Amino acid sequence: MRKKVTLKQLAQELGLSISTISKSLKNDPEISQATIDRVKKLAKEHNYKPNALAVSLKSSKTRSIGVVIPDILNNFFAKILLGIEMEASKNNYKIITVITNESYEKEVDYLDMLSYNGVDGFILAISQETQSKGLVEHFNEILKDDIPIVMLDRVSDEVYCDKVVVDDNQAAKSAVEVLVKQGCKKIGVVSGIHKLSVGKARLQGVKEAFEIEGRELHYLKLRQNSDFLVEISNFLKEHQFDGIIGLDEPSAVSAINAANMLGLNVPNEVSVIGFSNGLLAKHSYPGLTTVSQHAKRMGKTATKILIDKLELRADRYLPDTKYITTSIVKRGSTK
Amino acid sequence: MRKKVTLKQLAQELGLSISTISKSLKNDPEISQATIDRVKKLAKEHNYKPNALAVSLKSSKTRSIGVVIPDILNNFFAKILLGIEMEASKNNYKIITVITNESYEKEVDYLDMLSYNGVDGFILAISQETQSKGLVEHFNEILKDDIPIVMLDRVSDEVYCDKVVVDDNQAAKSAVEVLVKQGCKKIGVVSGIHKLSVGKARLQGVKEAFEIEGRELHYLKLRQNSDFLVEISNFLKEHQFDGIIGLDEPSAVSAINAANMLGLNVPNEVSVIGFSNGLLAKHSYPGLTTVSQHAKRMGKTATKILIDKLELRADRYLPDTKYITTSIVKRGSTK
DNA sequence: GTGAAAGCGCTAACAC
DNA sequence: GTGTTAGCGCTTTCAC
Repeated sequence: MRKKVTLKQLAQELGLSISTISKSLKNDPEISQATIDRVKKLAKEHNYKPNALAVSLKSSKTRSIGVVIPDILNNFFAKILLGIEMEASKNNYKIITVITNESYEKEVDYLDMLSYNGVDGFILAISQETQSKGLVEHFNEILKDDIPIVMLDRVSDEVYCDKVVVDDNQAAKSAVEVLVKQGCKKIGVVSGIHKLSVGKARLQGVKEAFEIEGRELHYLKLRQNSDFLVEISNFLKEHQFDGIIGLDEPSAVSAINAANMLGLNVPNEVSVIGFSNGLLAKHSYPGLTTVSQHAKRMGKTATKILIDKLELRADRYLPDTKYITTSIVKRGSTK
Repeated sequence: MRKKVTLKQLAQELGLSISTISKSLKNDPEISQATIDRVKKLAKEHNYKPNALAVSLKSSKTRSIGVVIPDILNNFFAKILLGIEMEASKNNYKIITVITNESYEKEVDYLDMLSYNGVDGFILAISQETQSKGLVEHFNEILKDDIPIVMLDRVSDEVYCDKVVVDDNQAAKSAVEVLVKQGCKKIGVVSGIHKLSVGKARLQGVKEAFEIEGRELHYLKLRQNSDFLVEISNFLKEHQFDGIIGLDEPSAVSAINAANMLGLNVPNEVSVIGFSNGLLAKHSYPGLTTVSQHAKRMGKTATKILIDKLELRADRYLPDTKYITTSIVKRGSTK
């Protein structure tokens, strides 16, 4: 660590006591203005900064937030992290980032490690494995110790904490609407995230929208290691869709590519809409019309909520779930 | 922070002194085995974990690494971060991540903040602004305070520290070779990263390879906010290339898309090769043949080097620059 | 074999 | 107004 000037040294140089220095730097009215000025001048000269470790040990506050991300290669989570980092640093908080790689075990270990390493609170998105197993005890342990958690995107009803989520059901309905409005007769649904809560919510939204219109659901689950392009092109050939909804970004982009491969014009013969406004959506050809979830804003919002709680500005309020509204970003994959 | 069992409490329960407890947990030979066993048993029962803050204050070591990333939405850096996180957590280090968003000012602020907040060392990639201004004083300040730095990918010759880089010059030459081998007669070069050290090194590599073969260089700089698709398709139409090298992932993928847009078959009429094996390369149509830089491995390597230094395993060694070898990932954009 | 005491750098209650 | 002291939880030297 950086060798620092301490209160002790300042005290010695000025022939004052440590506590006088400490108080002066805090503008304590007990101290004379003259002394305060002298102390501050010297402190500035020496570029004095309090030792964060000592302050933390004393106060049991570290001004650091544990951020638990399932998959940083996912652009959505990268954006969320960016939002978190921006808001945290604005408020002078550090973030300690861990990546669970969708593993339950790592999630448990990391939560334990960070909670014992003194983060003031957590912002987290539940890992895929944890979600499919439905385990939540490790979260509740943390909450029991009075360490606040804000859950992001992938949440659990069985944990009583603040949450920031997308209204995926609603978002899915608006995606259906886009395709319906341009006159699609037969719409196929593809998903690479059928195991995730968000994947289920989106599918549910599509189903509900389809039921109202009396449409039949054609649904293709893409397994992790399968060849999306092949699977989707078979699906397309079999059903002759004129519209495809991809419940995640990779599957939607793969749908565009599959159509290209089959020589089908997008959007004239097949329209495609997806979720997440990431790199893939921007760089597909044609560009993907997509439901933007405003990931950066989600990260910022979660951070704001957590910091409010930490600084006791919101202590008395009950846990709340904040819905981030989505918006449609139009690109070339729809008319 | 989590309310923890302390040595004091264990001492009280067992009627021993704090120092005896502390020594017992460290298997100090001064302590009788019987006592050690009793202490350890109780510690386990109470799930005792030492207070990291107190240990750090005492030892001036925090077991944390400051990670400074210019742009987390760039898949390359996300992969690097993943590698860093994996290696750090394996060695029981935490990482504190900050994102400079390519800004010099943020970089300076963050370095200062983290160095005063007690990170043991830094892993960083220089921001674009810092690189184009050529400023390095803030790095040297840190080094002067004996805080080690490992620079990743975007490095500076004027800073005397360990570095992990790709041999971009060599990588560019092998990219050229791929196109030459498949018989491309006229190759165009496009770049969205002409301001970065890596962009320059790649361009230099291409130039050198072209000179040897007596080829003429056709080079298109893409500005940040320009429409890549339009620019590249004009470039293609004007010069009738049968091969394109994109010096970064987005520009290479845009080249594929531009060719598609012009109705040119990739790879039969135009072959395309790029750099970075990220999401875009995988999900373009056809898939992008690319120079993989093994970003994850770069992150791991940098972390290993730093931790070795921190644990004094390598103290006497001089700063070293490690070159990570690249490899070509073949996909559909070349024959 | 065990314990007392000092000290890491800071804060805050309490003297003087 | 300024200083003394205790204490956050730990490690480590030195007594006993």
